[in-house]
Order: sequence, then C-alpha cells, then structure tokens
Amino acid sequence: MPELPEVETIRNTLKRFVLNRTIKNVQVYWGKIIKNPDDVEEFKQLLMGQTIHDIKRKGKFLLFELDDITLISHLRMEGKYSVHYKDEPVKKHTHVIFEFTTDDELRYNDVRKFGTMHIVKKGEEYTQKPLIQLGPDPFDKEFTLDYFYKKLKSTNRSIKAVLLDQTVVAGLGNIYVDETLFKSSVHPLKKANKLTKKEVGEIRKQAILTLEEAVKQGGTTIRSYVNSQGEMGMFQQELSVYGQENKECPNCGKPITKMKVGGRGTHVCLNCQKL
DNA sequence: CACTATGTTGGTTG
DNA sequence: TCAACCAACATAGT
Repeated sequence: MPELPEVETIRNTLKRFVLNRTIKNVQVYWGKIIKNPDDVEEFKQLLMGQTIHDIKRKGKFLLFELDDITLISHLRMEGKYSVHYKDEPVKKHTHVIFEFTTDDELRYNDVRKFGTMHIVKKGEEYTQKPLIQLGPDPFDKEFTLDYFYKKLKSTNRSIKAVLLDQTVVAGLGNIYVDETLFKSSVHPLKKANKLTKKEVGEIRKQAILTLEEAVKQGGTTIRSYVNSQGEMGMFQQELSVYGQENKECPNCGKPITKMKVGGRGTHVCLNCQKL
C-alpha cells in the first residue's frame, strides 16, 4: 500500500492519538510480522511499560520512539494503524494490539501480512536492520543533486529500477516513480547512467514536488489506503499516468500506455517520454 | 472456475 | 552486477 506520502499522513494522524501513551500489554496474533527480536514473548516484554514519546519516519518506515527502544514498522502493501477504545470490536486481519494504560489501544491491521516490526535500542536505529542500508529520505538534506547524480552515474540499471531502490532514495514506490518520470519527461527504461545532470536535476525536483503535493493531499487512495482516522487520500485526483491506461495524456492528449518494467506495472506517455 | 493484478521487498538463480 | 522469477498473503477484477 503506502509510499512516503501515505506513511507521512499515517504518522501525522497517528501522533494525535498515541503520543504520551504508555503500553500496558501487547497482543500478537500473527508472529511472523515480528522480525526482531525473533521471540514474540521477548518483543512483548520489551514494549510493556514503555511510553510513546514521538513517531518519526524515514522513507516508508515508521519509527515509534519509546523510553529506551525504538519500534520500527514497515507497512509493506496493506499495513494500517488505528486507535480504538478497548471495547470496540476487533476487525479481521488485525494482527498486533498495543494496549495502553488508558482506555484505548493501538491496532495494527494488515490483510496480506507482509508488514514487519523491529525493535532496536535507542541510538542504534541506523546501524542495523532494517534501516542500515536505507538511502536518504527525499526531504532530507543529504538528498542533494550531487549525491543523486553520482548514484545514478554509477549504475546502468533502468531509472525506474533505481528510483524504486530504497538504498538510493527512500520513499518512492510504484505510483510516485511513474508520476515523477512522467513529469520529468523521462522514459522509465532509460539507463540511469545515460541521464544528463539536467535530467537528473529535473527528476530530483519533480520527485520532491510530487511527494510534497501528495502529502498535502493526504496521500493516494487507489484501493484500500486510509489514514489512521479511516480517511482516504485525495492525490489520486492528481495522477497524470498511474492507473490512467488508455486515458489522455494531460500534456499531449495521446493515450497513456501500460507496460511492464522490472516486473511492475508501469504507466507512461510514449509521446512525452521518449527512450 | 482459472488466472491476473495489486501501493513492497528479500531471496534465489542464471 | 543485474534482470528475472518466486515467495510471503489475501482479495478483487476479468
């Protein structure tokens, strides 16, 4: 499901409900979501008594900052967080519940069970899995044009594959890569090391602009994404190519083509994005 | 009913 | 080094 704008929206909506809440107990109904520690009982023990002081985000990861540990959560395709009173019925596909000392609790719901949770010691977030290899967030200072250009120069993979590579830049997924490449007038199969510095600058700029606008709109709801208050995003109304197969290109009016690139559905205007 | 696709990513293979 | 394929899993669409 979510890419950077959706995760950021979840972070913002969730913060209103869980900051300063203390975890009294944890229920885990699908243990495979817990990756570290590998023992689910240990996972629960580490969390009990901890207070949520802040929620941060890097790329598509949420970081729940607790007293002396950080819970790092990835939603993969369908993960969702929401806060409920304890007497509200638990929905199907709810796999982890963080009970607070108050009368409410944080629930993690994930239809496809692909999501992951890691606990790491405070201060060691970036020196081990799952964040150790993660590239800069597009909104971070380190995501400079120099950095990005050097990275692209060093590989002859397709630009789409590189933009999806979270070790290069963290947060873009299938929707926003297609949108970014369209707005930059770059074909997704173009080799990264064949791009001019000007083109790389345009891709970087359009990526940041697109993500910023999508955050403003509360993300993109194609199928199932909703924020932590159950609200849909609005950015789907702004999509130029993603999901627009056979519709008119907003630039030139020619039909949008859907193709496969690196196994992913890929949307392009072949008139505006030449190889 | 069979088959495909889905907002992700990690592992294997050639 | 990289593309291709598969795996994890459930559901919706054709």
